Amino acid sequence: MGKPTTKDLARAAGVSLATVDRVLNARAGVRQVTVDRVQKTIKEIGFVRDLAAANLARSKEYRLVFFLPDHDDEFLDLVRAAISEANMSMAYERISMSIIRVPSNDPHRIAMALDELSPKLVDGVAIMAPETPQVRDSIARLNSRGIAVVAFVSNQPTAENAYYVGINNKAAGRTVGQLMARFTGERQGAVLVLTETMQSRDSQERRLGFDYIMKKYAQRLHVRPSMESYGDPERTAKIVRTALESQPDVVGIYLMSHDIGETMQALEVQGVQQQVIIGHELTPHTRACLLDGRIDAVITQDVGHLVRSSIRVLRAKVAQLGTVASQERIRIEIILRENMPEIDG
Amino acid sequence: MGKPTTKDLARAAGVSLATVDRVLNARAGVRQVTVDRVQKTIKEIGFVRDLAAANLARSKEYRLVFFLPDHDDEFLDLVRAAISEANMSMAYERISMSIIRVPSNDPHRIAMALDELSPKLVDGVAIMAPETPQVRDSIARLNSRGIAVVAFVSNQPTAENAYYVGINNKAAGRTVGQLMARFTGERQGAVLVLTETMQSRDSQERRLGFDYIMKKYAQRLHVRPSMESYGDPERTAKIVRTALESQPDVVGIYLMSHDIGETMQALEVQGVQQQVIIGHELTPHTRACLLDGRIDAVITQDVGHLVRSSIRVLRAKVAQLGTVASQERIRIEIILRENMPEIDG
DNA sequence: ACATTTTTGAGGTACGCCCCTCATTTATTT
DNA sequence: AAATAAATGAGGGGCGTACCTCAAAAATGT
Repeated sequence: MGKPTTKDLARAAGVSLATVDRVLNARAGVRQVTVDRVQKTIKEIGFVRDLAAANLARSKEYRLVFFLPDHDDEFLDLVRAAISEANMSMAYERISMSIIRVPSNDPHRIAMALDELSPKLVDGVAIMAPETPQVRDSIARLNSRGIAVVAFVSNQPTAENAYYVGINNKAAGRTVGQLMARFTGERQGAVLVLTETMQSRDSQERRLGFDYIMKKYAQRLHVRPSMESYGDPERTAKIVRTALESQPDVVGIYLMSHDIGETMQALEVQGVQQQVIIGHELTPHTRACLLDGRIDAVITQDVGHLVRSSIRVLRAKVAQLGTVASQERIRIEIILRENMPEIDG
Repeated sequence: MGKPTTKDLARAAGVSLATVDRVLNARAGVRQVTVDRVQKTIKEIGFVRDLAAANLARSKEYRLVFFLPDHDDEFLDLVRAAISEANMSMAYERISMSIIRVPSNDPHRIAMALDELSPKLVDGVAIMAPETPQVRDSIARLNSRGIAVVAFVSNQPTAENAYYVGINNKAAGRTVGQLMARFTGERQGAVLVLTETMQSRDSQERRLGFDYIMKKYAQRLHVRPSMESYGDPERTAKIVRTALESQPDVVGIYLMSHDIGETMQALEVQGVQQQVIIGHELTPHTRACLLDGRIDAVITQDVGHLVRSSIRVLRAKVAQLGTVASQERIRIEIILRENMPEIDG
């Protein structure tokens, strides 16, 4: 015979179906003794409630929301694509998701938008936003309203109950460091670090990890202070030009941002050749760069996995289930030309 | 209102529930015209059959079997662990799996064991076995008996309808090649390739990819013919000793098998130091080697992902559903000390 | 136009669970 | 011991689908 059902449970525990139901759904009106007895029986006979049937019965839907920055870059394009793909493929699991876009550098508006979410319309939120006190407080309020929260790509280490779905950025920085150390062989010279802004915790952690490894394994290289582009193409072009002109001995370049398109363009204008270039995120652009050798390696996180993992974790939180830790761990992937996954349809 | 149900479908198509049911479950007794009309309506109103409710109604269970080689190595340990983990976490999805172990180098017995599988007891099989005519024919018979099949880790390129869950081994070999080329810097000398057997297609493909890249990027290195250990510790020790003694200029070693424990031990006895060593599969042993620097890089495939992906593909085949291509693509992962994922519970 | 076959409709039961109502039993209080 | 409150049982309807039976309607052949 198959898995035990509520009926089996009731019989085994010597109570009625109604009582089993009360216990399973934590409804009032059951003596503690009885509750304990049922719980004990649950363990004894190995009863597992059939989530699918339960969801069907209560015609439950998991309504999830992704909070994403409102600017456009290739990484966010991938995220959005992954979300809409997941939306298709998880429809039959009664999970639907929508996207809300908020200005990434206005913590106040992010917080306001989060505060507007009602538990009547939303069961869980995945938040990709810089870590600020306002956002942290909003997350606390979401929790107290009973809305599940995960931090998406950008960690919110000070926010409680916000499970982080993303890579360990310090380890990512260390990984880039190790590759840089290896790929530059025995060469000596300078290493440039370019990023959009060092304000974000992610960048700081990547830099930290990178420096740690460079100091440990590649003292022959001089790592320059991070140069910030602030997402401004002109500024990018200028700082890249200045840096390369004033330092003829650059042997490696670390592009730290999610979107490295502009910076790569500025570098190409300057005609980089020998330098080892390592960037983040596998996008159409970095793919092309890897293929023709303009970039040597890309450190990335599987965007589809990020999205699906967020969804699974949120669903588990809402349904008060457990998750498979190993499945939810986001890997720091090293992509070379040789192990680059094909594009999918 | 929510998703359309069969009732909505029936109304929209102007037929009865019974007819909708016949069409949905491909039962006979419906005119082609009517079938087409219903199908068209399905698309128009975006009807998606509720898999959970369907499974509930037919109290369907997906009984899957993993066919694994019966020898013991760390890689198979991981596979078995992943299967039992999946067994726990997918119970509520009505999926259960068991393991059948067969002698890996007896194609006849493998084929016999496969032929014994009855569609009454098994819905799908994941097969990890060397590619032989016997196995290929058995797979064909499985298909005709209506049992879904995937090739697990070892590809079965000549077997039709056996979706391959695993990495592209040629690309894996190329990746190792690229890393070997990079990590050896400008050094010159020999590169050893050690494997259990070159009989298997996987090994051949890895070697092919490896050679391709070495020829292209590292002509300074001389890649030696593959040395086969046949899983024999004594033989392993002997060939390793001979190789290292007769060639003092070895700068790199590629360990090609799934389980590299013995070979590593033999190498350590010889006291390797400067060589770049690259192996396959992230196991407790290779983890330790990466950590203390005995190995420089590991090329691996996420075992949990392999197992879950096989399960999803088999389930989709059985239920005649589609899969999300990007989710099922197994990545060739490059693991260095810095991006090594933590062990999970 | 008739008989025959094929298609279609109507309706019921089941799957495992949720959620509600009402009667009955058991414990608690006075 | 009686009155009140709390706990439990019994039962029904529903979620969206599968699968079965039987009757009615439509298409087919002669």
